[in-house]
Amino acid sequence: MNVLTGGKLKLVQAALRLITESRSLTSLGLRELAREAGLNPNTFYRHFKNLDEFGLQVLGYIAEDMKSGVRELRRMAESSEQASHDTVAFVYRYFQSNPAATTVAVRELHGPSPLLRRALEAQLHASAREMAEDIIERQLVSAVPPETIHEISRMTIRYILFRAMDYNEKPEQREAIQQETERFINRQFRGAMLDNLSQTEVEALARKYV
Amino acid sequence: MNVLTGGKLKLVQAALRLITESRSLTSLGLRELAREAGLNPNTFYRHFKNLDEFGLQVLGYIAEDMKSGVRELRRMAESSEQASHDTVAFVYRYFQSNPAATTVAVRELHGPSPLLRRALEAQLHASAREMAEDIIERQLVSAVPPETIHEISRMTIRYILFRAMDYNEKPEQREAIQQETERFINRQFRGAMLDNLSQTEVEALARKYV
DNA sequence: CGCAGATGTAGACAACTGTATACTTTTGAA
DNA sequence: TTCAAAAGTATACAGTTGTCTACATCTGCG
Repeated sequence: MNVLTGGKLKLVQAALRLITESRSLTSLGLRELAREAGLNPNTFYRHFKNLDEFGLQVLGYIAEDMKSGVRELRRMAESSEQASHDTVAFVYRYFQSNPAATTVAVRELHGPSPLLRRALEAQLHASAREMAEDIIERQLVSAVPPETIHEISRMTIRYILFRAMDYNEKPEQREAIQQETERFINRQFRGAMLDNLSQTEVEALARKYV
Repeated sequence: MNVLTGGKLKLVQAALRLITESRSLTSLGLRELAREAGLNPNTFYRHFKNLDEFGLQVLGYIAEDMKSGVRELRRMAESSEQASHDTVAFVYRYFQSNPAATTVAVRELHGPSPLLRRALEAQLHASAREMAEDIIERQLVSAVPPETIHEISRMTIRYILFRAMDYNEKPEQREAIQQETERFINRQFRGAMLDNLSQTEVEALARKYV
């Protein structure tokens, strides 16, 4: 079990608090952390060897409930259209209720620490795989080959993460961002159905539907 | 004219150098900067009021040649397929030859400084608008309404930026990333052609093409 | 030339950082 | 109840940072 307690927990939560107020995980200082946690700076060393190890623990802490969140997705939606609508709504709601996790993910995915980057990337890929397998199992978009579904899932996860910060910080745009993301997903899957068509075939099809 | 000279230029270039070696613009220190530039720390104050103003100047410096780069795109590609292939290749090549600019953009777009965030966002939107207008003018995808083209352009710019860091840092994946991005764009536009179709109509279409 | 404004330098300041050593308190099992 | 391990604290050190004031040099214009 990976459950944190006492000072360890206090430090991790202090980090999440600081990050939410617009800091970056990698830029947090040891003393700053201890101060926010109401602990002596040296207590940090009782729990973590250095700041890198601390960062990983924070990531683990975040990954924990992120996973349980993603799992809930399994119990939703029937048709492909429904699926994209409900899933998008759910994912954004999740990001909204975990602003610190969101900020950490967005900032550190391209941040300066290779260690954290790798960890986050793996995490995102896992989520994408889960999403893809779910779509395949339920046969939500049977006209698209599995490998393509996986690819689109990865793209979608990336895109949503990208938009999640705007979603959190600009409440008046939430509706718009959500709908925009739905269009993104639907276009990807619908477009993928035409992957095998040549440019001229597509143009012919276009003339039929304008 | 916004041309930088002397110490001002030295400091900006020092920043770009430091950023390329995996730092973030917001995290650069005044003394660190001066040291890298081979100048006395206090010289900084001769040119900039504070680090925020400095950040903006760096952004401006970057935006300069980013714009001239985007403008070159106008002189390329004929068909929509060609367009996506050549454009994607060009854009990635640009990011590759400007690693510092890329890193700054990716890191600060969601970074802790609201000022830089806004500036970068405006920059990206301008690029997206230019891309969209280009597509519309050349009638590369006539079957899709202008507003949708604008939206897809914004999404594409975001996505490419997101992938640009991986592209720069993982040479062995460049081919793959480039092709993946092309698929991304083609699917978006092809999918958009079907925006008006209902779910059942799409399913009917799907049965014809599997 | 002379001299003013721009540019760069020197030294000092308090505040902060990560880390080390040594000490105290809390905790939980024997 | 005892006592060792875990958790937390106090103090200190050297190094770094942003900023201030005062002084030096360079540059171009009259």
